[in-house]
Order: sequence, then C-alpha cells, then structure tokens
Amino acid sequence: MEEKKIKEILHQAGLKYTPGRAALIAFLWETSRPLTQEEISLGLKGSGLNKVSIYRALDSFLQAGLVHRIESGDRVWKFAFCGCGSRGHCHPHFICRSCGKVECLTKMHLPEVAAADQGYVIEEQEVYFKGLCPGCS
Amino acid sequence: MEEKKIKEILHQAGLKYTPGRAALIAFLWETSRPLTQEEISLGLKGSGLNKVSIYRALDSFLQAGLVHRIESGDRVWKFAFCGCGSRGHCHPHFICRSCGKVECLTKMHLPEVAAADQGYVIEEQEVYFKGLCPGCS
DNA sequence: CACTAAACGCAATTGAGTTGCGTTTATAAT
DNA sequence: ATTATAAACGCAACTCAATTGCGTTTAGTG
Repeated sequence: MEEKKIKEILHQAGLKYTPGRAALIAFLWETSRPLTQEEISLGLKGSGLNKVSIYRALDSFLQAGLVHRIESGDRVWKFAFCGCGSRGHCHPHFICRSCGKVECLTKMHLPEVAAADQGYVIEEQEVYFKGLCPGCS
Repeated sequence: MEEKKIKEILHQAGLKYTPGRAALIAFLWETSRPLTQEEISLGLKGSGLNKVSIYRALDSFLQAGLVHRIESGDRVWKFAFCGCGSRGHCHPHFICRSCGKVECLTKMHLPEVAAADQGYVIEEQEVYFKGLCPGCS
C-alpha cells in the first residue's frame, strides 16, 4: 500500500502518521490474514514498533474500525486489516487445527440474522469455521 | 440432575465418579449457560473443587464432548454442559456487551455450510452474536 | 520555532491458565 | 473384605499474552 493512502487512512481515523504505524498497516495489508503481535513483530523486524506500541496501535485501529480482532481458541489475539469501517466482522474466519493459521473468508458473506423477536439486539456477528485448510488437508 | 444420571454420564466418558465432579456437572446443568472457572468456584463454594481441579475436570469433559468451551472476547474461557457428544458446537452463542453474560441460543440451529469445494475441510463451526440481551436492551 | 497531545520504549505488573509433585480416593482385581 | 493402581486432587510455583506506569520522543498545528 502506498504511503499516501496510509496517511489518508490514519488521518481519517484521527490518528497521527508515524513510520511505525505506517509499517504496521502496510504489513497487515500485505499479509491479509489475522496475525498475532508476535507474528507482526517478527514480520516488521528492526524497522517495527515495540511490543507495547504494537498493542496500543492495534487498539486504536480497532476503535477506528480499521482492523478486526479475533480469538481463535488459544487465548491469543489476532489482528487483520479490514477497511469495512465497522467494529464487527464482515466475513467468517477459518482456523486450521493442523497449522494453526487463520484466514479471512472474504468471499463468504455472513447471513442476515434477526433474533430481535426474542428481545435480543444483535450488533455484531462472528463466525468461525475450524478444520483443515487446503494446505493441510 | 440426579446422581444416577451423572454416574452414567461419567462412566460412559471413561471417567471416575467423584463428589467434586458430580457437583460440577450438576452446577453446569442447572445454570445452563457458559461459565468461567471463577463463576464455577463461586457457585460451588466450599463443596467444590480446587481451581486446578476444575480446569482439569473441564478439560476431560471437553475431550469427552460433555461440555463445550468458548472464548467470548475477553480471553477468559467459559464452559457449558452440552450433551451433544461432539466437540464442536451445536448452536450459536449470544454475548451481551452490557452485562457480559453469555447464553446458549439452543433454539437456533447452525446453518449447514460446505466450503470443501475450495479445499477447506470444515469440522466445527462457532457462531457468536454480540449485542444486548433482553435484560439490558 | 515553540507547544501540546499523541506516540513511543522500557520495566514492572496482571491474571487466566498450566505444570510439578506428593497425597488421596475411586474402582476393579484378588 | 483387602489390596493394587490409575485417576483425581490440592498446593505452590510457574508461564506468558496482554496491560499499566511513567518518563521521553515525535508529529503536527498555531
């Protein structure tokens, strides 16, 4: 992703442009699957942010709806860039029980569900599929 | 749930019957919503198991398909009794953003999804709805 | 150029869950 | 009924992802 676009994204979210955050967004964009803080740190290497700063940046991105965050069963958060602008998820996720990788199933849309008739107000929806990914099956 | 039934459940799962595990199963059955270890400990009070023993019992129940385990967004596991016998979930869960409570939406069935055409083998499915429960809306 | 709020890094802390290990108990064989 | 043994248990110590405190740096506006 080009720098100009990243500047625009950060500015629109009311956040400052810094080299570290730009690298973070670019990396998430390139990888296009949910990543842990550890994976991000490894991917950014020396050019990247401190562990704490990564969490803080991701938190503000989450608030702004720039990324989504998932828990895939191991109590480790994974973050993926998602331009959808809402804090909810717009597609299901696939979790491979063999390699542990998580993917965004962007081609699948979430079903429209209304359970308001029973008094529930549904604001967000998360759908996870677990099994074997194409590489492991 | 009567003692005889609990004995049968544990025996069928290849587990020993102990007062602690019986109390644990009975409590999960009565409460019929996903509970944290802390909630279980509070619920069982003096008559219950040690924290470690609760986790170990729940782990073996999970293996046996007696309970299911969910992560509802706060990195804290919740366990619910579920006689369905499979390790996957058979219904969606609702997470209230106001009171934090989690409920099993046993009346809603999960949609049948097949993504095998793209090389994915789907073994389990988890669906979470987030929003406001009837008490909070 | 100066000022201020946001961003950053380091060290220390939190807390859910786990591990090690010695003791107790359920259950099946004798 | 007694014994053997594998499972279940409790305590203390540990792990590790994530958070907090706090002082420093930097972006971006006036």
